[in-house]
Amino acid sequence: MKISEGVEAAIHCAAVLAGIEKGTTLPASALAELHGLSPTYLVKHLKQLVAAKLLESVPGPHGGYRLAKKPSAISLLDIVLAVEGPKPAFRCAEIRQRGPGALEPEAYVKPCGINAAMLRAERAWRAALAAEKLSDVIAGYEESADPRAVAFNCAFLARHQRPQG
Amino acid sequence: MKISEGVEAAIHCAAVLAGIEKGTTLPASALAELHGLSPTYLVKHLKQLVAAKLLESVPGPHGGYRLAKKPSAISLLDIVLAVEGPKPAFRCAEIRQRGPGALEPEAYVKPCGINAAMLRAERAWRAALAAEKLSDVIAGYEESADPRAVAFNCAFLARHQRPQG
DNA sequence: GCTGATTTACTCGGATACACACTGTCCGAGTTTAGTTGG
DNA sequence: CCAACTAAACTCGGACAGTGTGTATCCGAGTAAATCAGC
Repeated sequence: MKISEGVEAAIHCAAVLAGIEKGTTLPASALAELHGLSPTYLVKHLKQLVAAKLLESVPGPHGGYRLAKKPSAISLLDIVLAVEGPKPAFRCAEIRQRGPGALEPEAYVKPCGINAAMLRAERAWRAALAAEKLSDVIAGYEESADPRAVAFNCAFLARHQRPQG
Repeated sequence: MKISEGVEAAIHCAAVLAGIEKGTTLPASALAELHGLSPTYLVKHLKQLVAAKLLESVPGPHGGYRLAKKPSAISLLDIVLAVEGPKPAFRCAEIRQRGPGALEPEAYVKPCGINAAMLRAERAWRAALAAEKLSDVIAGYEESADPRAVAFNCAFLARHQRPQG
């Protein structure tokens, strides 16, 4: 079981986009350069965030990406689900219906207890992720990160953000 | 993100092994047949459970597997970790250290806030899994499963379990 | 100087390799019981 | 009748393909601002 690296990249990008001025956008190339990621691959994840209505994209020159909501209205769960998809990590293969003692499918109306237990645990995970807001992540970053890194990021944003209706 | 099917197989096998009589074992071939799984592949997962000290194996003829602990002392987390490995699902790639604004590695003594948030959520997931005991799963099965399936499983166990010191 | 065509810079969507983990099979080795053989 | 030997059943451990998912790149298409040409 492994969460894809795209999730980490998406969260970082969302946090950065929270820092640009209102009414401006940041092109994907700037996000990729800032994080040292592949520009073409990062775009795939950004598009997933746009499809989930967490980001907005502006096409054309001086276009780019910006947040579609306030950072306090975006949770890490929103980002994880946008990138990983909505399906739960535990997918019951219904092996209880496979052996020589299998009954007709109509006999299995009650959900598999193992599946139910695993999904309960997964709901706890999602609830914890939903409680982690993007605004909290940013607040934690600003108070614990190296001042030089913060200054560099601010200067980088000021250099690359573009005004946009 | 996807949990391997081996986890589901391992939990089913552990639940079945909880049903054999004390002092007996069940060969892997019987477990595979009962669940309609590949015998050779199932052994891989059973060995992982043995390595985690959740099961015990007895070699030789009339050998097989049995639980190493009481069902109430085995949690679903134990089984998941035995099969999937102990590493967390979210593995921080430290992309904060990769861009043009990266500092020397010594500047990143404080953990990445994003990583910390993801690991907090994962701890919630593990805590929920640790609360789900194998004995609870079995109790839920016995009360909600079709009586015909229960009867078949009991007969199957009585037919295949082998006495063993 | 103003309007319209062209260029440019960016997003969008799909097609295409590549790497790695999960799935599944096979073989040889080790261990213990059951059955067989020889005295 | 008893002891040693052989055969059988099972686990153990590693080596080996097949498959699917995540990673990464590239190309063509669409969009809108900026630039340039022509009147």
